[in-house]
Parts: sequence; structure tokens; C-alpha cells
Amino acid sequence: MDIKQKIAQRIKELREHKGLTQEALAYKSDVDRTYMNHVENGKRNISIINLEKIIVNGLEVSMPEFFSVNAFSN
Amino acid sequence: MDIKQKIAQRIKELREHKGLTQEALAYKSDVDRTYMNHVENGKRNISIINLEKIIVNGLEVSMPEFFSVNAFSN
DNA sequence: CACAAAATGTGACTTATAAGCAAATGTATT
DNA sequence: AATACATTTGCTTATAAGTCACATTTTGTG
Repeated sequence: MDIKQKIAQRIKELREHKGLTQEALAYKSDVDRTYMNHVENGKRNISIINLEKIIVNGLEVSMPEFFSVNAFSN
Repeated sequence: MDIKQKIAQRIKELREHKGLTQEALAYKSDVDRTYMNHVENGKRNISIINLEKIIVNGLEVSMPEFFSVNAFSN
């Protein structure tokens, strides 16, 4: 699986764990709802600045926590 | 410190630990030597695909290892 | 069930900017 | 001063960011 899809999956996993809609997460992350949807479907080669906004502001986890061994090894 | 600079620092740290030049790392990562330099100086908002190439192909570490707690928490 | 309302997904498009590269300069190291 | 490594500027091209209109799917309520 490619990195865009791993990112996508991880975002979705953490978003659902927090009980947020894509729209709510987008709002917290300060990105467009449809952009959030694209990312969560592995359709965007996101830049590190936008990714960090989603991780830190939106999902409220640390970078190491987002890129956990379980989610990203292999 | 912003995320670009954290990435920059972490790349430099791991590159030097492996005893590679910027040029050698660039070659392994399949990016331009000057681009590698820009990234390592925190001047580029790198995309996740290029970042992964540098981490996995160039530095030969996993994503979780790159984004270790020590390097990225706070 | 039916059918609204909420949530998610899609494709296409413009604008902003990342990617890539060349040429030249800077900075040691021998 | 020659070699190796790092840095900088400036430019073009490729593509990420951002948004819209609309479609589809899922969920809650009578």
C-alpha cells in the first residue's frame, strides 16, 4: 500500500475514534471539507504543513503517535 | 520550531549518522542534490511522497523511526 | 417502509506553490 | 590551488491546494 493510502487510513481511523465527521475535522484543521475527503481517500499527495495541521490541530495527536509502528511499519 | 525545520533537522541527523553526503542521500532518494539541500535547510514544504522517498530509500529508516518521540514530541 | 437530512464521495477547474534543475558562490580540507 | 561538500538564487514545469456543483450513500425519524 502506498504512503498516501496509509496516511488516509490512519486519518480515518483516528477521526472515527474521536467521533468526528470529515467536515468537523476539516474545520478544526482549517481545510476545505472536500479537500479533507480527498486526503482521506488517498487521492492527494499532501504536503507536510497541511498534514501536520490535520494531525496536530484536527486529530489532536502528536506526530510520533500518528506515525505509530502499528500503523506504519512495513 | 516549525515542522519544516524539525524535518530538516531530523534528516540531517540521520544522514550524518549514516556518514552520507547530501549528494549521496539525494541520489539514493532520487531527488536533486540542491533540492535535498533545500529540504535539509527547512526551506521546502515537502510532499509526503518525496518525504517518504528520502526516509525509506535514502535514510533507510521506517516512518515511525523517523518520527520518533525524541525527535518530534513538543 | 419512506423520505428527509446529514455525511461522504467525485470530477473538473483555477490558482498557488512544490519539484526540479542550472549556474554560480561559499566553505572547509588536504 | 585543487577537491569535495554545502548553499543560494532564479527560473520553468509539474502538481498540490483550494473550491464548486453535483452525485451518492448513510443515518435517523415518522
